[in-house]
Amino acid sequence: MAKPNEPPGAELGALVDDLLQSTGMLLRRLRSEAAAEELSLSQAAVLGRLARQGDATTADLARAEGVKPQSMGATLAGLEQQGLVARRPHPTDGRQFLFRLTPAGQAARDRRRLLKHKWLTEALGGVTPAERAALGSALAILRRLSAS
Amino acid sequence: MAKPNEPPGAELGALVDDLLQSTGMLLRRLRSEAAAEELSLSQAAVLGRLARQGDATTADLARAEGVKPQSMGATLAGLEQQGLVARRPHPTDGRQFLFRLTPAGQAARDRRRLLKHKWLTEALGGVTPAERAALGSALAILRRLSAS
DNA sequence: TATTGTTATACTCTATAACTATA
DNA sequence: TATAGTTATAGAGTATAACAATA
Repeated sequence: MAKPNEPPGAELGALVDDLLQSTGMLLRRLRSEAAAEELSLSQAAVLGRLARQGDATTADLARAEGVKPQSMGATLAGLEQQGLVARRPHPTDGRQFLFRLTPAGQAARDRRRLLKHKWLTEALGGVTPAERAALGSALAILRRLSAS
Repeated sequence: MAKPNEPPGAELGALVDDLLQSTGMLLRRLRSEAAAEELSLSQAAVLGRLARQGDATTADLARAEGVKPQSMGATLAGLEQQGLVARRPHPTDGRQFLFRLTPAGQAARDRRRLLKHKWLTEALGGVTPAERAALGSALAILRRLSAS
């Protein structure tokens, strides 16, 4: 199947390319939808993480999202200015802050989740269990790639 | 399995979230590697497309990559300035230009492909046929999502 | 009128580097 | 010294809007 002049694994490389290109398009689409809403994509990700995993510091959130602490600091500053998260001093370490969802932040997240659910069920209503399992496997492979 | 207060499909939503987050990390990783190279990520994508599909106009490439013609124009301007692509007037439509890979562009793409292959085989050397199929299924689902 | 492409401008997201405060 | 966080700056990538040239 592989052509003589192509390196081996070219087929897999093309698949990864396509995967990245599709995800890029999806991210842009979600971003432009987010622009019409009250939350940016990175803000929504942070709200979701705080909701699922509880209070956290800047460094915690940066690690979890795979960005630099300075980048997470900028995202958190935006959320804080909108009143969607609030900080309190860390009980034992004076350098750190613990961020939590405010009621307004929880409400914003709920609204966002409702929209997302509507969109997901429209687009992925017919996802079979086999396809769902495939998504899980693909996720594992992508994690291997981004960790390598 | 679904908690009472969660909308149905929340599990699938979380999976898609994770997939986007992992791919986002992978894209950032590739971007920072690209920063050390001669090509940006969007430039590499365009070179690859020209190599695989032959000469194309700005509008063609914008459609194929899922971006606005103005954005593709910016990417092409960068490639042209580096001498990696060249334009010629469209034979019948005076408004359009056809872009093609220059020898330097082809060489840059070849170098990039070699690096990518090395990385892919290191990271994905042990990908099984089943995992490869899973990636294909995930791609199909992502395409459904970004087209919806 | 519609389409191709360009220019000007702005936004999101992230990065690097230099700094302050605390451990 | 090392770590948490902030500030300043820059870069990639894309978007919208207004425009010129051509169809």
